[in-house]
Amino acid sequence: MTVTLKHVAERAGVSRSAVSRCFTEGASISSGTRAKVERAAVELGYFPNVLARSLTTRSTRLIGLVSNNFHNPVFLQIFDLFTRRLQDRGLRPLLVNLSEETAPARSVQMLRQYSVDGVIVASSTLPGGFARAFREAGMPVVHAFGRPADRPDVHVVGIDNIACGRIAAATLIARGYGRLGFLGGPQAASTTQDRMAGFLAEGSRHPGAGTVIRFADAYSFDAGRAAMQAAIAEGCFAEAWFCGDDVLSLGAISALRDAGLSVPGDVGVIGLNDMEMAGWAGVGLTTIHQPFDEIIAASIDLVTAMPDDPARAPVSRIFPCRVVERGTLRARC
Amino acid sequence: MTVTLKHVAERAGVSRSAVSRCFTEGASISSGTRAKVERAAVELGYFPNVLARSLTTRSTRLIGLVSNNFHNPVFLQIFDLFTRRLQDRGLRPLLVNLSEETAPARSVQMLRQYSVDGVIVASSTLPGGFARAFREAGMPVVHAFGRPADRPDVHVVGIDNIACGRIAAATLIARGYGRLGFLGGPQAASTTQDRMAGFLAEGSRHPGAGTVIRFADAYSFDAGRAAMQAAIAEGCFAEAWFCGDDVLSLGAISALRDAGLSVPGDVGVIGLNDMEMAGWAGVGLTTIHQPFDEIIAASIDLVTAMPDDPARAPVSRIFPCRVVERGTLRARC
DNA sequence: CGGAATTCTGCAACGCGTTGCAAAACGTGT
DNA sequence: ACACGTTTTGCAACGCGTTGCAGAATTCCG
Repeated sequence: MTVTLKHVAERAGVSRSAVSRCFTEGASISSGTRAKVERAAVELGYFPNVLARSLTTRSTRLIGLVSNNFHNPVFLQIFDLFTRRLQDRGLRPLLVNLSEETAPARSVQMLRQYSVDGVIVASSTLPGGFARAFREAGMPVVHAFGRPADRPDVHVVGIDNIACGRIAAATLIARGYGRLGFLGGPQAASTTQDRMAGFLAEGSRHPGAGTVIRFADAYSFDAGRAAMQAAIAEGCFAEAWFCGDDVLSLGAISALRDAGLSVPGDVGVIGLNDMEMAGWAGVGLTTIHQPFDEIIAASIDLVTAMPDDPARAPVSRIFPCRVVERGTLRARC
Repeated sequence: MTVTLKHVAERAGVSRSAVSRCFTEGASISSGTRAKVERAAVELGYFPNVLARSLTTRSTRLIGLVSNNFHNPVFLQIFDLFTRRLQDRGLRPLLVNLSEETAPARSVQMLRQYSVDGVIVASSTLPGGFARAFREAGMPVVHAFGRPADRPDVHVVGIDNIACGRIAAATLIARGYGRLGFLGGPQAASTTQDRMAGFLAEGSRHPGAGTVIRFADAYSFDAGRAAMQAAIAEGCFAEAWFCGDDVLSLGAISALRDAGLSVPGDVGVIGLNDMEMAGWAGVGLTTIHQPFDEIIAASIDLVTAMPDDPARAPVSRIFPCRVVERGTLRARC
């Protein structure tokens, strides 16, 4: 049935060790036996079983990719990049969907059972405790899109959300908007808190700029729309809104337009992420670009480097964001 | 470091076999030793290593989830459902991104190395040869969203694309549209061919209905938009279009509106898939709903059942689709 | 060519669990 | 207490590969 080391060894007339060495990088083997083994291997269609190998090498090349964001289109881009970059390095993503999970225990246990080489938690809404739980179970872990800190519990890769809030406010103020609005995602998420803090801090530096604050229940179109509808119904008004995410922005814009307001004519909107859809013709969302490619590459770098230096203190790697102008803010005045 | 069977056995004062049996369903073990073992196990935080176990049981509970659609938002929904349904059954998705791959060899080899219990190819644009390659390598495989056939090479789960084409044409004709347009995805894809065939067949049953045909390079917004722009530029006109996918429809609509045409005022559009975004306020795409949940459940059923009956001939499981009315066709006349 | 240095090779043990089998323990009926 | 049937248990071998070690085969050098 399955062809193993032994079959190849017999066919090639060498010992099992010889065959094994033929397939391990940098092992000592003569070109003669190597040729014999390789011929037998291709004739039999043999390839070593990674899982059996992992028993002794203690490396499965499996990486747990853990997320709970399966409704925000930007995560399709993120999964695309993660899977490709991991594949490029010969690593395999074991996808874990935490959508309905409130405690880390089960996923920790499961990833331990599969002895993954590392875990990447890719989410801005999972509480920090999830990533920490993996670390406590002894797995290399990095939290991508997590909350940076001076002394983080685990490696964090992402953006400076406070700075993003500031950039958003500064951009709106530079456009001459007076009354500013912040429409955050779930209030408990650290990203929401930080973006708001930066936004308010920058706003308060400009005496003319008042600020209103709203939250959506989730990073989703419907939540953004509902939140903005509620704001309108309650007479809560701003000349321009910073929404904590692109898909939230689209929901908000839909509510604004339904209320007879023009974007950007009557109200400005700036998002965050710069997902693919933001650039679609007819969408044209002005937003803050998050450098996904770098964040993802850095996450993989960190998680793969961890076994080499287990004592290393967790670090935060922060990448700068930039505004990308499209059509939902009025022109600079 | 890692706690193994042996540690638990020593602590509980029993043999390794006893511990093993304690963790395998339906093995013969007395309640007394079970209690001892369980206590020792929780004290040590022990859980059996699935990978080591798989060596003898020949089951990893790993399922290869293979796709090349990381740019069509509907696939985020699909991945969400797949990962959840697999998890519900204690299976683990090993995600394989085939975006840049033109030959199946590498992925076949890789999934063999990880001895996955089965493979689900989730794509409507991968040629059938990919799924076949997995079968030839001896892996249980099902092609989700593939092309059904009377005697398929591998299990196929999906929809009847010819019927969908017919439904689309019938719907448009019932609305009184005369000149019909078909905007397909990549011309080589079987889905494109079949949807077109059904569409044309139904159209030809109604003498009044002429048909024009166009193809987009990919199932993407930009491709749909570009194809429709080209159609307009060349004076290729239809009163209503059936687009082979929702995201293609959105691109097409964007081109139509840019050209000063109102949808549905001047031109009707019907899509296919019924992705989440189709229902967004302001999008309101009339489309043909594909029952993803059932397709995915059936795919998993089939792939997990295969080892029990390896001789079973491949089957096609086809689920019916239905039109969901929103706002991109004029009212029934 | 002899001997030392180097490169290869096979043996055997190991990584972590599972499982067939025979012996041990237990239970029952008389 | 004995014979008999039914659990339960441990031993040892196995699944598939890797690796330390010691000896065999080469190579190198004077």
